[in-house]
Amino acid sequence: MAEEGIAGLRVEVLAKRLKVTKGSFYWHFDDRRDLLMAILQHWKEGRLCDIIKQTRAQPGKELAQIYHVIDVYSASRSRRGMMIELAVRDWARRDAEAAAIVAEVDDVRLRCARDLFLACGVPMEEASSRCMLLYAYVFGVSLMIYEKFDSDVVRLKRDIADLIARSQSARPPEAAT
Amino acid sequence: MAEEGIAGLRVEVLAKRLKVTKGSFYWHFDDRRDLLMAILQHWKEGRLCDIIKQTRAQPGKELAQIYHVIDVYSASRSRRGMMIELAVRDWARRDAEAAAIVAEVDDVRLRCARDLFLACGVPMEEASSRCMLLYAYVFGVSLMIYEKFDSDVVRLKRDIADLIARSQSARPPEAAT
DNA sequence: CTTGTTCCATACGCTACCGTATGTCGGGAT
DNA sequence: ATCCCGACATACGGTAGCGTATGGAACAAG
Repeated sequence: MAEEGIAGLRVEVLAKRLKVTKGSFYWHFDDRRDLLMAILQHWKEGRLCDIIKQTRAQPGKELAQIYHVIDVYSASRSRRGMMIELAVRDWARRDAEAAAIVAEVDDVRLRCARDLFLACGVPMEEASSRCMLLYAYVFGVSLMIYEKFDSDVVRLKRDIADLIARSQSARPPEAAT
Repeated sequence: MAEEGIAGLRVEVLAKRLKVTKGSFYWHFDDRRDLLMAILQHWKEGRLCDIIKQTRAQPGKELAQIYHVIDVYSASRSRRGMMIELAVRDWARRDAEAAAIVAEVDDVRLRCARDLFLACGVPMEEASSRCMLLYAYVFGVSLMIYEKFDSDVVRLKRDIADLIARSQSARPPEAAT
């Protein structure tokens, strides 16, 4: 899944790797799609669990928790998890059922992250904007290849986290033309 | 490409759709990979062209141009282009040559966008952070499914554009714990 | 009129899959 | 001892796709 995406989940390949046979596979699953749906459901549950864990903050430490969320997702250490995340989202672009699951997960994620901003005293609409920016950023950055661009990636990521979490929003002075 | 990603580019299917035969295909291309590489090259050239077009601003109008870039990418009107972009990036996750092309395109894009920020008087490092945030955001948001989350998507996107382009960065008051 | 080149069509072999049909084997229930 | 059923394994048919081999029409050169 992480390495080849959903396309790499072949019945016969999986069976061979797991030292069972196709007969056994088709005993446990109706067909390939049945397996994929089970994986999807399992992924969803894992994500929902993770979300509440990552966004639960001690009162007063909500801002730190926001930084933690940004860090966890953009960290190279959870690369495998992000690969799976991207594989699922790629799948969701073409499959309605996968899209529905991703929509659910996104919704919960955004609400939980928004609650963190709200707890920091950020107004509702700004909290919505910031948490959307947060997740779009973490997913988007994992799609980019930017080694050549900036030598000090640590500073870059820290500054971006600041922009997402703490920059002073500026709207009053009228929009761009 | 847009609909099924690189996996949808099958030799026989393409030949049929284009009213030619496999024989003709293999006359013009060595093999399937040769076609894919040609597509990749073509994509790269198209992107590089587009980048300089989108980031060329009249002096004094750089900020407006930044908003324009954000708008162009996150607009639903260029959905097809974004689908292709995502397909290429998905490909790049598994293929070194595709990754190299994406790296080139990313590098040019980031530098061009950074120049816009620099022209607005933003300091170098902050400009780097903001343009990286910009592109990560536009790619990331196209992966998300957020209909249920916020009713006023127009305001949401406008506010996010403001955060990326004009928010006052805040670092002095010490980082989060 | 032959010969060669370009450009394309047809036909083939091969592999990787999917899903199904059928065989088999161990352990309760009777 | 027999029967049945759960939990596999094996074998098969069928499709989609890649790449190759070969055939052939059009056209130009000599």
